[in-house]
Amino acid sequence: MSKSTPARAGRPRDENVHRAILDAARDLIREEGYIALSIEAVAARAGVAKQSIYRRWSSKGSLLVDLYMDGLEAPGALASHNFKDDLLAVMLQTTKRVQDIAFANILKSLVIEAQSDAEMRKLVQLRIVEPRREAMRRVIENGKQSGELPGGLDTEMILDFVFGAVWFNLLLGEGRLTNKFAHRVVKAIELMAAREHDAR
Amino acid sequence: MSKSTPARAGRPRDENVHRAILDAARDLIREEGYIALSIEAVAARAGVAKQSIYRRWSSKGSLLVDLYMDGLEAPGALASHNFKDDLLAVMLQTTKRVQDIAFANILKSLVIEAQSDAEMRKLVQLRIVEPRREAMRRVIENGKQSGELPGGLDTEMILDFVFGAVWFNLLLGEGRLTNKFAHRVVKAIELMAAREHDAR
Amino acid sequence: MSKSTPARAGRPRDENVHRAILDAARDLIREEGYIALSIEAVAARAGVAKQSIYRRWSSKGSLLVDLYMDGLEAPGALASHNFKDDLLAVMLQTTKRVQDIAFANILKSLVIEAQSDAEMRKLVQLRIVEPRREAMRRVIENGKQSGELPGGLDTEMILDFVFGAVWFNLLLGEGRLTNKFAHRVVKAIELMAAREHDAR
Amino acid sequence: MSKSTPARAGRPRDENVHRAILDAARDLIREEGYIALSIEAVAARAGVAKQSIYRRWSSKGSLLVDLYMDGLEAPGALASHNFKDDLLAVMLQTTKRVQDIAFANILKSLVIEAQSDAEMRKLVQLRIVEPRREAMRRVIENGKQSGELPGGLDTEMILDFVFGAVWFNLLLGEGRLTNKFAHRVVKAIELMAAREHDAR
DNA sequence: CCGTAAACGAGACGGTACGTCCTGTCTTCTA
DNA sequence: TAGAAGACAGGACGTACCGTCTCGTTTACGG
Repeated sequence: MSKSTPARAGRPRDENVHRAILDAARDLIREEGYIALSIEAVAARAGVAKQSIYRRWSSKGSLLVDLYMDGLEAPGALASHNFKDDLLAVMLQTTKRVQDIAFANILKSLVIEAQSDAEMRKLVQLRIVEPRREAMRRVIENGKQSGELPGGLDTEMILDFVFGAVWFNLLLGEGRLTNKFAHRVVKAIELMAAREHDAR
Repeated sequence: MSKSTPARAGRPRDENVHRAILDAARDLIREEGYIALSIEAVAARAGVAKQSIYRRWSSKGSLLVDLYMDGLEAPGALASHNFKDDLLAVMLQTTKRVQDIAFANILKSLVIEAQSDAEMRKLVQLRIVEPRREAMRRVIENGKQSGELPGGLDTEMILDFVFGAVWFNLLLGEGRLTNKFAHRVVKAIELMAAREHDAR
Repeated sequence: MSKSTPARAGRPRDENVHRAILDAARDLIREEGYIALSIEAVAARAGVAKQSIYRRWSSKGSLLVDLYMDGLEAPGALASHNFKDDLLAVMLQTTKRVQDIAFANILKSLVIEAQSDAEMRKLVQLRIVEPRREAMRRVIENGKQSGELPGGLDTEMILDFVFGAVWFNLLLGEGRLTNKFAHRVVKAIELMAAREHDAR
Repeated sequence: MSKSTPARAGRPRDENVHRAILDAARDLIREEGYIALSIEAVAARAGVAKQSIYRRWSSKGSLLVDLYMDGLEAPGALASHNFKDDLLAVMLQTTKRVQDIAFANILKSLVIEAQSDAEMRKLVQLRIVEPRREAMRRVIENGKQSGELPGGLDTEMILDFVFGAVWFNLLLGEGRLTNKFAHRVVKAIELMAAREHDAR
């Protein structure tokens, strides 16, 4: 991998500052949630100038996106045994992440930010929502191909159902996003749509 | 429900003030969305003192709840022909209401308010979410009873799916909550879960 | 004297807040001079919201004008014995006031503010400079009338000389604005311009 | 004065940078006055790094001093005909310089800087104020010697009067520092203090 | 002709203050 | 007591400069 940054003029951004901001923001949002996440508070907690935050992120929302990404391992390839197991795997990836209250709060906050900023909504879609949907989409398409799911299924609608249930419980539920929830989702989908499948 | 307050002493609340506040709030949230809906702005627009708002509503959220209720006709009894038609009817009630951008914005705002106020979340659940779910719940139970839906179905999960899809599209979608969306939902549920049914 | 304020609507300005601001400002400017006199610092010291300052004064300069006026007794009528004594009296009024370092610093600050604000310059002229000049102007005109001063004298120029010397020493001198300075001024004017005068 | 720096190691200061800074500063202060004269703005306008300014001048004030000196021709020897003409000559030197709004603004700015920096006040005295006073002082002493002025005159006080009038009008007047002003000063002094003098 | 050392443009950095907006509470006068 | 009006303490906003710092690059001079 070659030098990607073409050596911009001037003093380079300090990586420690970057880290300090993300850490402070995560701590704050974990402890107090969205309301506590003022730029002022983040700066104070990180021991950093407000300007150093604005220099990196144009809005609270884009900071939140990076905060969500930070430390997020790659989605992980599917074991691809069968539809049901794959579906469960993707669901558990999601619920597991949200188990950490910091990430749950980040997601809630992203939705808030998206409400008054169309740009933000697109960004959330692109960086947060769509990657998860894409993983799930592959699972469903595989299921259709193998005959485990009926071919005529409206894939995008199923995605809306499943992720809708997740977001809905996150935003308006009572913290029910446990692993058990993932299992319930899988069972419900299975009962509704899955067909017996002869693997050979 | 009769007048519960036994004619307290002093000047009675002015009904016109009540109306002016709701109207101003609706106008503001229709035109500019959540950000513009400051108590200050509502008061100014309504030509009313801030105190007159705080006197009636303890928070922006509870004002929003009343604002959502305001002018909302009763759910309307089900025609109850069959599962599919009933489902569509309930869905269309929902999508139709959201067609008015003011109501869409109110719902979005309620979600925002709910994020930093547990009390609020309960109120939204009780007054906004649950009534819709209850209507839909009856539809599903009917379907189970008539054999149109498999008896083992996790009803609450189905509700999560359907309303999750609605909220998800409202909050993070691109204004796709058209009547066509309602039809897609119905068709997807039908394809997945509905069984052929001999109505007699 | 009748009610001068026509009972404006709303909560009246709190006189204590007014006082607290002026006191805080005077303390700050006495202790640290112009640089320390930020609106933020005044508000903090007065235990007052910044807005409460901005509500009363549109700029730091206009606050300073009021601060100079605050507690300033009326100029005091001239004893009017003769030119020399009257001149000395007016000079001593000026130097005495400036003896308090707070007032000296206020005057310096007013000059600073006036440099980047034409409106401010006019205000300083009108409220601070001109009243003093007017008192001195009368002294000089009296002197001309009584024959103690030559009639052809350019009064305004003399005023420029005398007050110029005061301001010059205030701004660029080394704190030499003692009573002795007042005496030197009087003696110099006397030696230059005053004529022997037969008081009867 | 010979080259005092013994050819230090490293890259020598760039004379063009020096010029660019002074030019940019003069342009800015001419066009917008003191407020616009931020180090940041000067650097940007000169196309120069902020550090290159701080390397040469320890404060905005010392830059302003150099800026005032820059392009200032030597005071010019007195023709020394008589007191009145000499006085007028010195006065006109002063008013002429101030005619250029850039220089007027520089002087105003120097006074501002001097208010919060005792070091600066001394520097202004030494480099700007005193040289002018010295020229004028010689004029007055000549006048005393030749008998055109009464010998008992407080020379320093006269200097305070004359230069005080100049500074006062510069800082708080309305741009009245015309040549006419110089003539008025001379006439006033003449009328007050000058005695008929037989030049032989 | 090569290494050392300062100058230079660029821009990051911790700070401080700015003037504005809104919050929820309060205090006045009028109805 | 309600209501219009608006003051109040407080907190955050996003911006502008301060004076210092750290980069990569350039330009002299002395070994």
